[in-house]
Amino acid sequence: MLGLVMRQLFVDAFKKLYGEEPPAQNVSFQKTRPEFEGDVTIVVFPFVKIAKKAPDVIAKELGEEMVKESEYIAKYNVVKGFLNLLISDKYWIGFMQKTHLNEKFGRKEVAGKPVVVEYSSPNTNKPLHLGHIRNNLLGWSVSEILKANGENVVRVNLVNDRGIHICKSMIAWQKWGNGCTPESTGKKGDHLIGDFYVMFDKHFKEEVKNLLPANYDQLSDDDKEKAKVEAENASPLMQETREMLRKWEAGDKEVRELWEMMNNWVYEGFDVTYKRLGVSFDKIYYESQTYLLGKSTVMDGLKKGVLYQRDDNSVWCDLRDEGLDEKLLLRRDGTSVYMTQDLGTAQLRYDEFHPKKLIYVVGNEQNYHFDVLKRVLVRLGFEWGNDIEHLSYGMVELPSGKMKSREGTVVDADDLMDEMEATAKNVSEELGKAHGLSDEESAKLYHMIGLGALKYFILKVDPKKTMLFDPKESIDFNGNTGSFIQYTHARICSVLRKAAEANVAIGDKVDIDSIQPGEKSLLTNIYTWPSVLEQAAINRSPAMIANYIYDLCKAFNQFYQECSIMKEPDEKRREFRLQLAAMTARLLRNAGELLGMQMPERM
RNA sequence: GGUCUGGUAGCUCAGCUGGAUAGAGCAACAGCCUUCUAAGCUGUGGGUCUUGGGUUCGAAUCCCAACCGGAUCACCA
Repeated sequence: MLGLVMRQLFVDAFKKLYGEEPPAQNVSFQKTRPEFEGDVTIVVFPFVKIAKKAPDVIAKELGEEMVKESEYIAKYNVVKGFLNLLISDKYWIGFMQKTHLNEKFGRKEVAGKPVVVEYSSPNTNKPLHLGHIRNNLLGWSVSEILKANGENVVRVNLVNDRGIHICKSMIAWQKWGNGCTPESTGKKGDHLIGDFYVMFDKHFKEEVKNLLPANYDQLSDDDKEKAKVEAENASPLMQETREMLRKWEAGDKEVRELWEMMNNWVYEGFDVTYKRLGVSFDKIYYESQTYLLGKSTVMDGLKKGVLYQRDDNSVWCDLRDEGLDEKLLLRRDGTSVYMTQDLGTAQLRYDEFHPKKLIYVVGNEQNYHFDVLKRVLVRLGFEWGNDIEHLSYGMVELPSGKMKSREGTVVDADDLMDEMEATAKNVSEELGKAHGLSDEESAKLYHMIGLGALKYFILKVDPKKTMLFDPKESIDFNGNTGSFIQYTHARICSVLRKAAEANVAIGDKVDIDSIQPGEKSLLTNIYTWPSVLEQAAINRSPAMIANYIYDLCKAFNQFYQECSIMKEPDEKRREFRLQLAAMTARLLRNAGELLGMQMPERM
């Protein structure tokens, strides 16, 4: 809003003074640094050639002209080539009047073709861990951000429910499970299955070790590798597992029943975790229902001559002319690989929604995969392959290094949430903030705080970057944390409660004619929200939202410290400050929602 | 080795399409609760923005190279 008005004003002034339009790309506005007076700064260096005058002279002339022409510019000053403009209080008050009650400030109406966002995409052989948490939070949050920007978002999940890894858990359960169930063990289904997966791996390793040749240690690296592969193939456990997969694919009744039962345990477990994390989906795809679809497309491509077949019958796509490699699409035995399945699911999804964009929230280790996927689709004649966007996020590392399931260093999602909530409880009790709440209320509050801290901690870093998850730091509730955000909200609510108790009415009308410094930095902060939201959507970056609310909260806390609200003697100013506080709280809820964070009224 | 990606304070991170003296939090130290929630506020110290070139009025930001990390290049998913 301000940007456009200012731009026009500047262009007009410039034309009038120098008889020429300034090059549009050089006209940029930025926030004035706090050490100078003003709100908006224009850099005039790029215009010295056109104006043929010294930078400070140009700045002065432009400033003079702009102040004269607009009632919204109160004054200006020039420092070197920087023209600082002070926006009049009248403008800010007008903005405040217009927006302070708007719950949806900055949001746009949803319209247009759908945008499909896939995220989570779990395997059904183990419970969710920290890596999945980043994925889920990102997928959820980016969806919310896009929705807030008017996109018609459809959230989908693709469950990898079939394959050799599932069979491993099944074999282990058959052998050593003694018919146990989540009920009989009191374990969450996904954890129970995960345990059997680990159990399989342990026994399998043991077998392989015993099958290695006696002289294994003396072999060369190449031979070692060979011997290992041989041993793995010879392992009875592995053979049984492969046999089970074959039976599964053949539709063997017994295997399918076992598979269904165990997968359902997992889904029940996942549901609990998803619910607690606060994420959900509009549609869930199962790979077992879609994995065959890719095959026919590949066969079509083969017929059309876009793909080719080798002597061993395997099918490939040659992408070498695009700087990539050859990619296998069907194994020599005719079974499908990951890529084949993804070709199928992409088509299914496209046919169902005809979206303008298909966004996949998947870790950056699969960058190459998606690069290939898009190109193969386009080659097969699906132009919309170009509408696929891989929202590629960085890995989560621990202070000890990478998470490795085999070394037991994975951080389990359920455990982590338990811990966050428990810490929220401890801290609240230590600070003596928990009194007066029922058990149910306090449990809800600890959930809000614990999960809020976790979400903020993860979402505040740029999705593209590898992030370090330090448990000690994640559980700290001071400084740049989710708790700080929530605390600020609770503080505002507390003031508003006090006002209500004192029967101080807060009207709709903003009735004030000047703004004080402490008030202004808060207000100008709020003012930038719509552009932040827009940028966050363009960049698919919840981090931009998180950084924004942090600044907003800092601005509020400074205001709170500097300006007494309820003790303000001037009634109109007191009301204005209450309006400002209420507006901040609204915005915190509005923005917090985009990160999946709830805002407590007291804490 | 090919491709992609990153390197900012002791640690974790901001820094938008180039703009003023590079910012926060944590950690350290020093202040502020008879006053709206101290999970807060204020201040101090801490930097060759990995290095070297280039582009220009101006570079943490753009380009090239080197060094160091990470990912990927499976008839795994």
